[in-house]
Amino acid sequence: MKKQPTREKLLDITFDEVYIHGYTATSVDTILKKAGIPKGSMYHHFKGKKELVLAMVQERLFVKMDTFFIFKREADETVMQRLRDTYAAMSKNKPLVTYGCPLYRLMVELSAVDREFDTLLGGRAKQLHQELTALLQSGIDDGEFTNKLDAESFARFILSATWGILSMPPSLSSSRLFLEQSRFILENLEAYTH
Amino acid sequence: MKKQPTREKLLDITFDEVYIHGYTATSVDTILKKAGIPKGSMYHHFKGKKELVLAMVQERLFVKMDTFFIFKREADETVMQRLRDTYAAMSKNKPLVTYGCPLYRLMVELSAVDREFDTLLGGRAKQLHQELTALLQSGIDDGEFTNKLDAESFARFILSATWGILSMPPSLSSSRLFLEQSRFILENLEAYTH
DNA sequence: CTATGATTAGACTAAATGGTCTAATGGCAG
DNA sequence: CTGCCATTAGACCATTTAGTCTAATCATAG
Repeated sequence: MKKQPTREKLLDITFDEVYIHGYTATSVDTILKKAGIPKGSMYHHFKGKKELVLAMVQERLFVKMDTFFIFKREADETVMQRLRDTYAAMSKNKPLVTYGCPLYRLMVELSAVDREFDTLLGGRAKQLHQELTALLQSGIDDGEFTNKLDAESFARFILSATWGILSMPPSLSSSRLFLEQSRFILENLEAYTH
Repeated sequence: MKKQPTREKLLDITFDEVYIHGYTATSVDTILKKAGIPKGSMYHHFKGKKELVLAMVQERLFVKMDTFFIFKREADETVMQRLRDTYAAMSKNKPLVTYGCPLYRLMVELSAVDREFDTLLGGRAKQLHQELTALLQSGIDDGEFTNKLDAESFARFILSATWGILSMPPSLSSSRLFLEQSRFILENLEAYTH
């Protein structure tokens, strides 16, 4: 395993730690120890803990999100197919199903309490909402869905419901249960197909 | 305002602080300062921070949950009516809509990381699931719903979706948006009515 | 009133936290 | 090879953390 540049390694370990333990419960020293990187080195690259985590969010967490929240259609795909696929892919993602969505978890911990995190994380949530709204709207425009479907509010529903399902405690979650529940969302949407 | 017994006052303040800031980010000293209670006094009543919060969960958080998750029907009520009512009542609960469900928030923070909290909080989640399953099942038995409805798994869906909707960041939540989204859950269930 | 146990009071402690600082090292342009 | 800047290294620091301890006070049973 080739030696990663300090900064990259720090971001990786920070993601792992913050994902499981949360922002507050993750100490700088723990990250440093796990990464095998001395303090000065970290404080050379980042102003402090908060800046490290903010960078991690943008360069790791957001990137990881793109691998399972995929709301862009292939040319020949229906919206229903896209969403079914998205859920199928998510259900195969062990850490996602076990520990929940990293974006949502961090929002729950920090949004009410820190403006910068709220802006960054909430901004991304809004962006996902826009993407999903656009997907649903395109389905309406194509005639896949009735125009009784309110794309914007159903998109909001899909997102928060999915986050809720994903972020149940490990002891109550499994790939099977995730799929079982996600099917209700799809079923609900299907009622709007022509 | 008559002076509350120390123990009760501590539980109240602890609920407020942990609800907003989470377990880890809440310090014993902060609670003590806000409550105007000296340390020795607290350590006389509780072995430590964890025990204080565990007691708070059982004596405050669980009790508060009972005021908005009400899955017991009145004699003349349909299941749909009961749920509609539950959502209507929740939407009027400002802190609930703004900061989310205190049980769910604490589960998200601690379940993956602390066995005792996982057992306590997860246990309550299971109980809620059972109550809701029983409610839906009674609706099937009464002929309100088709027997195509899988009470247990739909109950799970209702719970996690509701938690997801409730626990969106304050900047993305409002009473209006909560109701808008909860309506999709009800709509989905309604499809199973005769 | 008084003796006794429960409670209050808060100074104190050890460990952990995030953060600073200076000296050593490494890589590379000239 | 040399000089220079970026990086590494980790000892050190102030603050906060949860938790302890002993003395004072309070409530009340006798």
